[in-house]
Amino acid sequence: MDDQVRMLAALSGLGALSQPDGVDVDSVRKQQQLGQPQQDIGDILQQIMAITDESLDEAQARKHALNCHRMKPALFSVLCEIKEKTVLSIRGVQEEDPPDPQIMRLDNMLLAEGVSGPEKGGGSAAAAAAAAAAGGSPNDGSIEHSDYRAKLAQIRQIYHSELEKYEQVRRQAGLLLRAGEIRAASAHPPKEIERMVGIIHRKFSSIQMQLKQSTCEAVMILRSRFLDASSVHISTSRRALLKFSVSHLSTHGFPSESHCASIEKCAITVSHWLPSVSNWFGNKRIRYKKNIGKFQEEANLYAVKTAVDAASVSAQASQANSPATPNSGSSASHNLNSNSGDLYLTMHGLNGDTYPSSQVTSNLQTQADTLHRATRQTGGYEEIAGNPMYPPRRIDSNGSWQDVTTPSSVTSPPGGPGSVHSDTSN
DNA sequence: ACCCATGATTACGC
DNA sequence: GCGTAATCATGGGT
Repeated sequence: MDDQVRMLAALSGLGALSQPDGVDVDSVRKQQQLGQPQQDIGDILQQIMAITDESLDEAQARKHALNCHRMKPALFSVLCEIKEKTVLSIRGVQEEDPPDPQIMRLDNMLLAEGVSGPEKGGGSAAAAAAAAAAGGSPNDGSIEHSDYRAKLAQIRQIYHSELEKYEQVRRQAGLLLRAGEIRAASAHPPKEIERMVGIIHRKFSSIQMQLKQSTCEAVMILRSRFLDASSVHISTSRRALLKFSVSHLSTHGFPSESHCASIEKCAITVSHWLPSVSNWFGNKRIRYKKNIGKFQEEANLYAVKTAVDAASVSAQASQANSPATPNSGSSASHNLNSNSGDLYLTMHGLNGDTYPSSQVTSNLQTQADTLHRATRQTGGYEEIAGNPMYPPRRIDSNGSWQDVTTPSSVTSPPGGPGSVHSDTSN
């Protein structure tokens, strides 16, 4: 309804001529209430409607005439705004892209560890197991337990904080993109716009994955520090070796190059170290795979629960919002108009680019670094934290390091969702 | 005694 | 030769 009023205002030249981006809706209403004829507007609308029935040549001529009309800029502005709203509502549905499998795995793991979703006993149970396995006095155990919980809570807090920042920037970028797409539609070819939007979406996905992967690594390293004593029936020397191995664990279920170098510095030959550790890594990968279905199920249950909760909340919200006052829309609409104007300026301030790629993504890029810095405080993380994108590596027959294609089972950090089982927890 | 976690071994496919 | 899957052996917990 307000859109129609605003269009009338724009077409009548009220406000639109004096305020190209703002329409005085109240003046229009007053005009309508006073019964002032809108003959000029009616003519233009008739012409627009008639164009569809005319031949191409006739339509072209008519289009040229309309383009030269004094009200064309105002009309175009209002149409853009209407289209923007339409795109927003359509996008809201269409943007439900199928989830990335790797992000799903990371989500499952974060859920299993109690980092995402509701705070659960996973970490506490792990800490209790660690305390028990440490074989220390009950007092020692409780200290380790609380320490573990504190650090896990710290990771959890950082993760949610960074995730919130990410979502905030993503929402902002989404608005910028939509507004930019509409306003740039006349200046850029559609394919070019599509390509740029795709680049930005990929960038966001990458940053999101980096954030989640870093959090997973932090949790796994934390757990390794508290659970390594639970390894049973292995010799003390081998346990020490494995402890050393785990504390320098690289991502993807493979040891890192620096890990190998560090071990050699300790005068432990690779040939001595490799059998145990390769078995260890091998078992981790296999048992993680075996357990992934279980955690998928758990994650699905949680997803259903979350969806139900969200639905109930949204139902309540819509009930609360339904008796909106007639005028509330016009003021909101006006605000939107001025905001989109600001956004437009923001976008064009970025190297003349219509899209906020450099600014937004560079801000986001710092989030993973923030997490890295914070997780280092949990200890034992510095060897791998800065390299979430480490390619999986293995030692070839010559003892040199090779990049390998990430196995499907180890695209998540070692431990993965299977980490609830102690096999993948240390 | 049973269960569970985990390292090690073996067979198999690529 | 390497990774994976199945299986065995072992030891701690209940």
